[in-house]
Order: sequence, then structure tokens, then C-alpha cells
Amino acid sequence: MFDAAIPPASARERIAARGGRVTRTRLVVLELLQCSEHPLSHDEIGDALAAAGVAHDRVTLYRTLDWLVEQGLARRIAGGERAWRFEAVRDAAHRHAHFHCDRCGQVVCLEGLEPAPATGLPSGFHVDRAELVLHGSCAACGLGSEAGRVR
Amino acid sequence: MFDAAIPPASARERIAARGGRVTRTRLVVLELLQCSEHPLSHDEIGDALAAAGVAHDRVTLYRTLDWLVEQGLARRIAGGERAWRFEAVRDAAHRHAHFHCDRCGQVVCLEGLEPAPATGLPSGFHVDRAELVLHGSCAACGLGSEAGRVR
DNA sequence: GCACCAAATGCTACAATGTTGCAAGACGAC
DNA sequence: GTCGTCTTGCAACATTGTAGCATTTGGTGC
Repeated sequence: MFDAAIPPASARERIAARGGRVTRTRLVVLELLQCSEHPLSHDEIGDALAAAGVAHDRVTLYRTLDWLVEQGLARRIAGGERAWRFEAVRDAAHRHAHFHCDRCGQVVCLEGLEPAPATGLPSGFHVDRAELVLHGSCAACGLGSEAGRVR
Repeated sequence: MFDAAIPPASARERIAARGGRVTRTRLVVLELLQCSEHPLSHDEIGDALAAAGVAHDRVTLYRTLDWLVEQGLARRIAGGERAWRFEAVRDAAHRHAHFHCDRCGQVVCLEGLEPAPATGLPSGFHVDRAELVLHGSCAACGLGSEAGRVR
């Protein structure tokens, strides 16, 4: 479940390398993202911070995440609901699709499924990045019976 | 770029065919979506309603759009910001990708670019639909110079 | 170890988007 | 035209995210 290839210690180095101050919030949030196998919402991160005994408020968390995204340490993805989700960036060049369970709202990463390259774009348009999100039901919610449903 | 195959008059029939009452709000909203070449946000639809002299309030518009989506007459897409955007469904089987301009927030449809089929999914997962959103800058905002930017 | 300063944080207030409950009004069948 | 039910409009609230500002803290120089 944890990504053993990236020891938690590197979080401190990665933060310092960007010229940012190594604060407990940044440290814990980045370690959390690095250890999570799926993108986390603000709520989930906030709960984890509370569980870890790190004092924080909503605004600080927003700013911490903004900073991580700005520094290229985390990525922001649209979770389907109107809340963002965040994941650690392991390899800036590597991108992958996401699966959003319409039942439980959970988002999982789909390694090995890269968004298709852009083709057929009107002239003048410049593509920065592509986001591919599959919607349906995850294994835990499994509802094959409602397959035909259109949304 | 308008879909001449579906004259505005059919909006009334499509609503009635679903067993719903034909109200001015539903009629105007559906016609608006059918005539628009790109997905519209609540705000844009609300402004158009006001311009058309149709009384309405925010909640009614939300419910009207919910109803249209529920009936398969409209589709809801995540616009990048935390607000939904809506587009008319012309052909339930036909899907296309969208382009979101990170500058002006505008969303345009990319006909001819279907989301890639789902592969490499964990077992037990069931895909209902795929959403492919390209991010970048549209022709009007054209900012080729900031191409390397990571978000 | 101590002082200092810019960077982070925490707090309050606010904005935007969306939802719920309920009474009043309008559509459509008769 | 009457009537029942579906829609609407209103008010209040929930969630997600931002802005301004005083306070605290990390990190640097001494």
C-alpha cells in the first residue's frame, strides 16, 4: 500500500530543495500524499492531520496544498464533485488517468492508462495537459446491474 | 456550427415525451443548450434567461438542469472550476472530449475526439462513462509562450 | 544560545456554488 | 372553469474555497 521506493525522509529534502521552509504541516501533508495510493481530498488530508496530532486550520491546508502544487510536488485533479483532490508527483513527465466511483466518491489512479494525445484540435488552441477520468463503480461498490444507466 | 438537424421546436416535444410539464424555464433552457455550440455554466444560462425575460431563481435553474440531465436531455460536465457546465444531448451514444481554457475558463466541445476506451482497469471496476478534458489556452487567449508550465 | 526577519500560520470574514424544506403558483387533465 | 399535482420561488443552510491581517515560527547571522 505504501510506496517503499520513496522513503518519507525525502519529503523534507524535497521541500527544502524548493527553498521553502520545512514546517510540520508541509512535511506531514507531503508524506501523506506520497504514501497514499489514491488522490486525497482536503477533508481526508485534514482528518489525517488531526489524527497525526498536527494543529492546522482549513485555510493553512489550502495554502499548503497550493504551495505544493505550485512547486510541482503535488498535482491537483478534479474529483468529479466540486472539490479538488491531490496526489504527490513522483515523476513530472508521467501522467495517468483516474477512476472516479460515482457511488462512494473515491478516486483511484489508473497507472498504465495515459490520456490520449490531442488530435483534431481547432487551430490556435494549445494543449497544456490532458485529464482523463473514468466514471463508474469501484470494486467495493460494484453495481454491475446499473450498467445501462446514462448520465 | 449550429446543429440544424434539431430545430428549436423539438425542445417542446422532447420535454413532453418525457412526461414532464412544458414550462417556460425548461423550454428556454433546453433550446438554449441545443443552440449553444459549447457547454454553458449556470451563470451563463441564468444570464440568458434574464435576457429572454424569463423569470427564474437560482434554485429553479438548478432543478431544471437536474431534471434535464435525469431525463437524458442534457449532460453535466466538470468544467475545471468547481462549477458544472451543461450541454444538450443530441445523440445519447455519441460522446466527445472537451477543451477547457485555463485562461478564460471557456469550455468547447471537441467533436471527433472520443475518450479512449477503458483498459487496464482493476478487476471489479465497472466503467459507466469516460470524461476527457484537455487543458490549455484557446485561440482567443493564445499563450504559446507559457507552454512549459506545470500544474 | 539569542535576536531578528521574512515566511507560514491561524483567525475572521466573505464569496461562490449547490441543496433542502415548504408554501404558493401554474400546467394540463377533466 | 375546476382541481390535483408538478414546478416554482423564497429563505435558510451546507460545502468549498479565498482575502486580509495579526501572530507565530523556521532559519540565518551573530
